[in-house]
Amino acid sequence: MTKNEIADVLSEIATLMELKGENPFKVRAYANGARAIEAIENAEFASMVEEGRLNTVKGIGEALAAKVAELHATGRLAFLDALKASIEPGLVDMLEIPSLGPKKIAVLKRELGVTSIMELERACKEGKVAALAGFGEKTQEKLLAGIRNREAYSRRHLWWKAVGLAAPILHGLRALPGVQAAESAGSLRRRMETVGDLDFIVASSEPRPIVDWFTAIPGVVEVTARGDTKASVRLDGGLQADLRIVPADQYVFALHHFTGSKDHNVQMRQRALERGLSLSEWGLVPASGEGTARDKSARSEGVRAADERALFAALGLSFIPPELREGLGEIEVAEKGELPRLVELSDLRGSFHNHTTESDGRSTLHEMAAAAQALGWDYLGIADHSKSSRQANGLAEDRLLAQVSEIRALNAAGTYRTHVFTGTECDILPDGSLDFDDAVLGELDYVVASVHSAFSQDEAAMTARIVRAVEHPRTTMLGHLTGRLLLEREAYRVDAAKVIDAAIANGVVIELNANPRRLDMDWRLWRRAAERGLLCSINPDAHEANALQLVLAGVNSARKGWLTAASVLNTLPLAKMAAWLEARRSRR
DNA sequence: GCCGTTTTCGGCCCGACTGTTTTCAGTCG
Repeated sequence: MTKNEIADVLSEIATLMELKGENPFKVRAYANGARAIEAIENAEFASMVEEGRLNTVKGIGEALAAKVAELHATGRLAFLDALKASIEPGLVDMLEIPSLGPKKIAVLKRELGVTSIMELERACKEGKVAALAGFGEKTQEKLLAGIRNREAYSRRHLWWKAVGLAAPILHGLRALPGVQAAESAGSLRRRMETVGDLDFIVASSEPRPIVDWFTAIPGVVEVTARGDTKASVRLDGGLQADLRIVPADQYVFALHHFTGSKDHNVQMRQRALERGLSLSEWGLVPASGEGTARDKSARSEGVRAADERALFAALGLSFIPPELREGLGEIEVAEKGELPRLVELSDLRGSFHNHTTESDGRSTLHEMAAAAQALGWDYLGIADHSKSSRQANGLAEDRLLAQVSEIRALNAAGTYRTHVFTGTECDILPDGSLDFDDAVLGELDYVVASVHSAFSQDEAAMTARIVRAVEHPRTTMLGHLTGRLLLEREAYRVDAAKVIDAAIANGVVIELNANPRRLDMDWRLWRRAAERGLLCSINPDAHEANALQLVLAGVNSARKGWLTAASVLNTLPLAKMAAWLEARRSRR
């Protein structure tokens, strides 16, 4: 078992013990142990376990060292198995409901015998929960709302997760005999931040074996529909996947149709009608004709398109990338041939919002730098949490300045081709001031300012708070504007327009946090903001080395926001980037 | 369960917020 997997097991033990009402300090010892393990370098970890030196690490005593050794050697832990067996699995699920923690869950179980979310929902609806001591009407309503949200959220899935499921299916489809072309369509192809289901479009004249293969792929838990040319399955994890197989001459039209969006398609069909043509998933044919494009004879009179570029050209448009097909004016701009060259993953030369084991990351400074170098990046910015983020092991001044020295030494030694910039993810305190004083911030190459506390301030207070931080002369960029966690947690209330105005006025960059759960600031706000001069930084918010690759999700959102490389700060090569930061520093 | 310029027991990180209270408990980050 790997280091991080073992750390996850210790965290799981902490959660389970908490549910059992164990001594909270004992619980914390497991949580601390998990963090201590994460902070060890991978190579060092293995030798420590094998040589029995693990208990020399602060936070790991005899008991934890023995459990880690068992996990490392066997991949199993008898203690965990026994613990799991003693707890109803439904109780663990209940922890996902906001405002419900181990204590309340224990009361619900003891007083009402509730051991699952379903039972909790029933008890709430019967008004039994509000009657409990320590609970009340508001709590009961809040729990019901939490359960409802959970159901609504579970209908969609993060793009990142969905693409991970879709990629092997697409690969498999393309490898089948008789498959002339295959592509995923829908919101996955449009790179939406969340995806409702997977759509696969396949060109083939032999659909039967393709349907057979699709309905038997690993991970299918249910076949919900199965016909001659299409099939639907539900995958492990709840995601539905649809397959459509069409003749080759229809493929481009089907692909375009099922890629959507609905708004884009409506406008495209309208445009076709204005030209005496009818556009559908079957083809592009003269609108006056009797038959629809569904008939083979009618299709033969229609426009032939070898690819989507030809389809758009047939309607007098330049190619519209799937990311832009949201019906937000892309057709008008494509008509003029003025669509921008959207930023691409290969344009990125580095990134700025990254953590290490100094705060709550799982990889050391060296591991992060090595990973950035492996990606071919010119530079990597380290921005660990500041002292007020205690839950994230935030750095106080002394640790931050020590880290700055370490990074300077690393750069001077030339260990990595990737230059490391010194920064901080500095908490924006509830009053809008920053967590470090100006002198300390002045030691850094840059400052990412982010909100991590007092989320429930009203919109006016939150907006004023963030604007104040943006106006701070040492702020380089604003981290995750709204704090939202997709499918999990609502954004905090903030007037984005006012913050954007302030950022533009003060030459402050706003981050596009590329963590697939955040994608914050939202792509819908970027086009107009960038036109007005706002600069974007696509930041992975990486908490481990391989998470630097999350920038891909950020690039997706940037493209949906019509951003070009010129609007994305971290496309600058090293020399220009260093000069930009220096100019920014000397202005303040 | 861990730790010790307090050393084998007794403390362990904490502030804000919410809803439930009438002085506080639970949750969250």
